Amino acid sequence: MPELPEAERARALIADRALGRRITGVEDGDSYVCRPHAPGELAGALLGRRLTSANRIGKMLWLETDGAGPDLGLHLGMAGRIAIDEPPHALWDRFVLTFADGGRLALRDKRRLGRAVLAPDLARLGPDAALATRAEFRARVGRGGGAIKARLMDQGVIAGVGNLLADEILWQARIDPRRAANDLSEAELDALRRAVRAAIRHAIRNGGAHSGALIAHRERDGRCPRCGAPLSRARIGGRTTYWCPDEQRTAGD
DNA sequence: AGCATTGTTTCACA
DNA sequence: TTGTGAAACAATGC
Repeated sequence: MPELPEAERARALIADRALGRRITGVEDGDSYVCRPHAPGELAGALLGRRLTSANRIGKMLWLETDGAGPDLGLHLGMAGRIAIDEPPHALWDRFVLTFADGGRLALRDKRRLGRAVLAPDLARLGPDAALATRAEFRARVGRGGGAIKARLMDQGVIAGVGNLLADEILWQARIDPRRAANDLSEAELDALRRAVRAAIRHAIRNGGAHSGALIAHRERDGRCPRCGAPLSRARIGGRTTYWCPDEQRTAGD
């Protein structure tokens, strides 16, 4: 499920339900999810502490604790979610904090591409996709000769946009995903930024990146929700991409 | 059986 | 230097 909207929901859930509770147990035995840490390393850093804040840039979450310990970074990967005070799932709870009050916070992940890591490296992320200023967005997203869709999904450029959101955003902005990033006019980049913000807001409100209008149609009837034209499909930026060949502009204004 | 997948990283290659 | 495609990672669903 996870793109920025899902990560934001997870952050809000943690902020609402997990802060202030004392950590009395840490299950960090999944050495793939907790890589590069050895089993027990996260426990050593977290036991006895309380979570004091839940933060996010793009898809990356990090939790601060009281005392001087490192932050706890959490990433939902391809299929993860945060489960708080839910009955344990023996198979899919890949990393778990248990609290003094008997409750628990689990990184529940069917696949195992989620991550729990100490002192996450945030320096490699661009500004959060919903917070980038207009000037930042123009400068960062509008650079380079690669496809605009690949640019939008590059977490080092702006953080938070994944495959579904990228298709939805470009469809909303009526821009062809194959356009070179540096071919977009400033007006188009500004429109793109507005579409990014709108799509994220909409997805957070409506339950996730899955709630986009284009997404619902892409494999349902394969037609553009606005004009009914058959959607095009191709691999762009390494991911399957859908767009409307009639409405999404191939060339600048 | 085979293929695809809301993510990230690394590597070969142009 | 920049960009791209593929593979690896893991596990599930169609």
